[in-house]
Amino acid sequence: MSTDRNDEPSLEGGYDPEVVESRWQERWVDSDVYAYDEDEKRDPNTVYSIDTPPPTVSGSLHMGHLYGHTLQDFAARFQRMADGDVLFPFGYDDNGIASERLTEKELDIRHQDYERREFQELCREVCTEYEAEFTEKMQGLGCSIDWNNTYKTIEPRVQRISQLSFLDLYEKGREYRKKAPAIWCPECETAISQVEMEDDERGSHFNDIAFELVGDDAPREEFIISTTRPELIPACVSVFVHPDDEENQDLIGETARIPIFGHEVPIIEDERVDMEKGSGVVMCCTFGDQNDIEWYQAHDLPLRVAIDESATMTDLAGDYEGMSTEEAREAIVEDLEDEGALRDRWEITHAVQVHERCDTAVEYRVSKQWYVEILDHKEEYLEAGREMDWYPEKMFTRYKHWIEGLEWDWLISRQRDSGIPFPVWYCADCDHEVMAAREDLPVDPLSDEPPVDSCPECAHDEFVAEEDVFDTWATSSLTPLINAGWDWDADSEAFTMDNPELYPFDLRPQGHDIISFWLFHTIVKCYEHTGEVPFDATMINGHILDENREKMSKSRGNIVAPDEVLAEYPVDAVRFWAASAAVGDDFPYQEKDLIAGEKLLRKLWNASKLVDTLAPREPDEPADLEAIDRWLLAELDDAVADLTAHFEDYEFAKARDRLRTFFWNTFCDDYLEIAKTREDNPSTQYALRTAHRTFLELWAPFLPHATEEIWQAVYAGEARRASDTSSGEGSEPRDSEATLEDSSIHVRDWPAPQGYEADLEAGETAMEVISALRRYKSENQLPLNADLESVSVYGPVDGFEDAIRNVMHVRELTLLEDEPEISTEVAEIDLDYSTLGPKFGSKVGEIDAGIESGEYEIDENEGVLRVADEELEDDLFEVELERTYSGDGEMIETESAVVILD
RNA sequence: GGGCUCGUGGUCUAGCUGGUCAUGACGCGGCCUUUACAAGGCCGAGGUCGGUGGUUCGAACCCGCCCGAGCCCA
Repeated sequence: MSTDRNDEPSLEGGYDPEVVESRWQERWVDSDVYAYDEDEKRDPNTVYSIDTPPPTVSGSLHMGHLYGHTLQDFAARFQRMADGDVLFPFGYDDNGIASERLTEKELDIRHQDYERREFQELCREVCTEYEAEFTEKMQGLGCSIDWNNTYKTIEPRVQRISQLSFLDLYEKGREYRKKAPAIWCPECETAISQVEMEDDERGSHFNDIAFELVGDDAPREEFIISTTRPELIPACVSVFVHPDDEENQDLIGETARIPIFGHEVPIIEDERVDMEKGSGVVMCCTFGDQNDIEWYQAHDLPLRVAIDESATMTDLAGDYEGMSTEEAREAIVEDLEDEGALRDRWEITHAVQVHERCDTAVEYRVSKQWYVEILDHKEEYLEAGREMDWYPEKMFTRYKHWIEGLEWDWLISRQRDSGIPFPVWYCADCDHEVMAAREDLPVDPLSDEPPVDSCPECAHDEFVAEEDVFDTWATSSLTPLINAGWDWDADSEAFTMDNPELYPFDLRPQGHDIISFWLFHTIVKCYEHTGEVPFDATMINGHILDENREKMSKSRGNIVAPDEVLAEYPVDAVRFWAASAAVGDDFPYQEKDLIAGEKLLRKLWNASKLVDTLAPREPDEPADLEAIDRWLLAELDDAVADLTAHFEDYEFAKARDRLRTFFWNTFCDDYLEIAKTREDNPSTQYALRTAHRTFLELWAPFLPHATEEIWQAVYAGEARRASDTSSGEGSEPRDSEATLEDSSIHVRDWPAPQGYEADLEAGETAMEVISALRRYKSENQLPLNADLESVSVYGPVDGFEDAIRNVMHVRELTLLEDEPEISTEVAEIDLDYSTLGPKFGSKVGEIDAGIESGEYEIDENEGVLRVADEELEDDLFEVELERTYSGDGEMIETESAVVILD
């Protein structure tokens, strides 16, 4: 049956990634190969734990997810092999505005039209669908995630942790509720934080509006203000002039009358006025922008609210009440024109701050919100950042600059439906804050009762439930605590962790765009709760750009979907590509770059087949290894040591290149060709198998599917096939799943150098000689297996004579004791500038010139070079000789040998 | 507008605690069927290391300015 081949790993035929990859992805998940076994007592020093930021449920998997998770997986797979226990969890961030907007879009509804519970239910349904699809795609990436260890930020356990966090910070005095101007999205009808805003270039108009001065002794009748937002004039509370603005000095201290509305406001001086913009005179409205907020606070101005929470004009706007801001803008401009107050109007484009989730221009509104105090602990958070290892190190600067530039505390309350509620009630009489009891969490104040019957402050017995929910980041900043099972133990009255060995986490991976808020907020929360920095190290990945090095975005239409890539190329090839960039650097996606990975998979497959024909699978170790075989294993030792260091430092690109070069050039091109001529040799058989097993292990973090297939087909499969004697039918379910947890290559020990010693110089020289002979054949258009009559070699190749002779088909190989008969003349003199420079300084130029013009003398007896009135010791220069072979045959020179062909 | 980062053959990159033929891959041209792989092997062409000024005996590497790109923040 054809299913036989598809079901069982084998080296038959060519490498078929489609069959192989889906086979192992399924089996890894089914047999819990990557499960973190939390029952046993774990040693915190060897457990490797990753806290990965849960993807926001707002759409499908993109290249950033693919790249980020692949990098994390390199680390996870290496650590699992090198150190044993790894927790690589996964979560979904589905409690915020992002998933609400997704639900509204998906179902074509508005949250305002539903009861809160009802809308929440719809959110859960939509998110669940998206999550299932996302999970499937994630598993298609071959990441070694423990799918038993997943969470959603909206689930009750996380709600409890989130509310516990709120109570803990409140008790520590690090949270407060305050009425103050906040950034507001009129579309989502909620306060949002700074990080949720982005700039957008929009078309608009500048309007020059005339304001009259009040009073008989006013210095002039009117002045002009330029504004893009005439609908805000009913909210105007003052006018500002720069103290250095000579033209408008006369206005300071006067009173202005607002056109149409007629209310009067003071004219004040302030340095924050931008004199270059418009007329240099500016109105302050509550609120048009952040500057208005500063003025409002600094000058203790009154509050005039002309725009409500849905961007509709209030009664303060008089005739314009009930209009949207856009309608009011046009209407007011028209009326200003009728009144003769509109002096000019012209089109402009300018940057408008919009809510990143819905692209609606934000407003600023005064409202009562909850804040986490962070400004007073800036130094501590900086210190926490310094304590972590940053990969790459340079990314710490971003974190540092972000903290140094902080100006606002963290606003954590949102006026939304779907989210985790604040566990708070307020006394209906005195507004005293009543917190939920820890043991009752999670609670929803809208349906649950407060833990007291009457207000502890004023004894009033009615309470108002807090309707707000937490900012998404207030929860997603708790992922280390969620992953470690943080909770409050009522008996011991202390916080506990189910898996304390995980905390602090070894690694926190993320893109460089979220250092300033997600990583920062996570450090803030965890540090305040536990007093510890939550991560030992953080790895910052770059962004995938399009083939023109430009950011992928929907509006540019240059998005590449992982689905399309994976339909064409093996996952392992995609992973190999993902390993090509230095961690932290942005790099472009170019389809052709995946070909290198495909080629490597094919090479690994074919080399494995060859090894399988050359040597028995379990050869005995011979008492003595021959030089060529010992040389390979000694080189392998070096490679293992280098690779281990690279992986430990998250230098995946270096590891990838080192391994590829050694595997392809040294093992396949050099050693395998030699091994073909030595297949019955026990020493070679042993070296071949040792190297092959090690290569599979070393490649495993990068190419998990291909290495698993080969490993299972060649090494792990032996026992299984032996026990499976009952029938030859492939359709029968085998017990391979049951043992995969033990037999998988991914749970093997990472290779360690075995201490082989060999004459590396001789091996290197022998390879040079072989490659020189290959080149000779190639240049003379000879087949590579053509016989060479007689070859003489001068150079250190002891022990490798047979290798050279056999692989290059040399009939007679002679090792020369002495350098062959050659006539020499000086071709060039190489100077050792690194010692010459410091010693002779500016004299180096003269020395160079002397050599160039031939005005020098080499004293062979003294071993010195005399040039430019200086005497250079023999360690400072090297004489390159032009050799001419005067004997019979052709001479080829390599780095450290001379080869003569007769 | 400010900060951080990046700019190396046609493309993607290594090198960047300064030291003299700048690494490899992909692509391109030529040659060759070694006991796996021709989607392989060998050889070759192709670079004023973004530009410019400076420090130095010497700069891809250090410093200044400029240009382009990305991210973050105004």
